[in-house]
Amino acid sequence: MPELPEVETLCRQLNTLLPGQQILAIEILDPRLGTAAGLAGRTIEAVSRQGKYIKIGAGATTPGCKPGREKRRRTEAGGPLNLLLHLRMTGRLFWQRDEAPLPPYTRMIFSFSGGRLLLIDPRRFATFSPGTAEAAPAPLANPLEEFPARRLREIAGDRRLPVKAFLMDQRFIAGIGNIYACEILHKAGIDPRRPAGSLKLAEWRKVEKSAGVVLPRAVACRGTSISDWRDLFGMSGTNQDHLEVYGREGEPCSHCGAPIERMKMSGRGTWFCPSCQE
DNA sequence: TATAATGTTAGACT
DNA sequence: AAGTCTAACATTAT
Repeated sequence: MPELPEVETLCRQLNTLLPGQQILAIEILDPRLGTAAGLAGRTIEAVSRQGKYIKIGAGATTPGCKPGREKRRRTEAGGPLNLLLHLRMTGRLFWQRDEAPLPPYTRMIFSFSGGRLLLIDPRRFATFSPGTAEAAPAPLANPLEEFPARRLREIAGDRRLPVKAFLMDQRFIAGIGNIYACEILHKAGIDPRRPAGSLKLAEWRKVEKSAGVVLPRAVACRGTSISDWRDLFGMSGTNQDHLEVYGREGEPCSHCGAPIERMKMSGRGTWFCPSCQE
């Protein structure tokens, strides 16, 4: 469900609520998510996004730790932690101000003094790992800020991997998923089956430019709500109004009028215009 | 009832 | 070696 724009939306919203708040309790309702030992009592510092991961920085457990001892504490149990959360396909975060009934599929509850944060996840693919680790770094770590054509060409090298699979490969580029890969390539006029290494610099520039429109607009729209995506406050995003190919098989291409086609590529639905994506 | 779903990974195969 | 495909994870919606 969530790709970069959806995760970015959640992080921005979490940052308006959580920093400075102490975790009063954590309840894990789905044992696949692991254990919450040693998390209660910590204070949230900042929330950030790494690709599709949400990183919640949680301070050391012991209040009143003397300044000179900070360095040691960092390496001890009880030192600062990153709570790394990945929502995978159907994970959602939902902020509840009061103790209203839990929505179906609630898998984890973080309680704060002003409300509680719920992880809702029907398919139970979401992962939660508190620790000192960071998400695996990618050469293009944040396409929202930095997505230059030259770097894309360098990283693509002479790979024969289809350009769509390349854009979605988290080892190269962090955050792009199926919807936005389809949309970026359509706007750039590039066939998703093209080997990544076959794109010329001018074509990578089109990809850069398209991503520069598609991704920030999706963030501004608070994501794409085609089925169940909702933001932290339960609101739908509006980016579905801007989709030009994803899920639009048979509808006319916004650019040339030819009917949009759907095919399967590396196991994923792939929508494109057979006439103007070359 | 069969299929597909906004993600990732492992393993088998080419 | 690099890329493709399938299955797996668990569940819902059409």
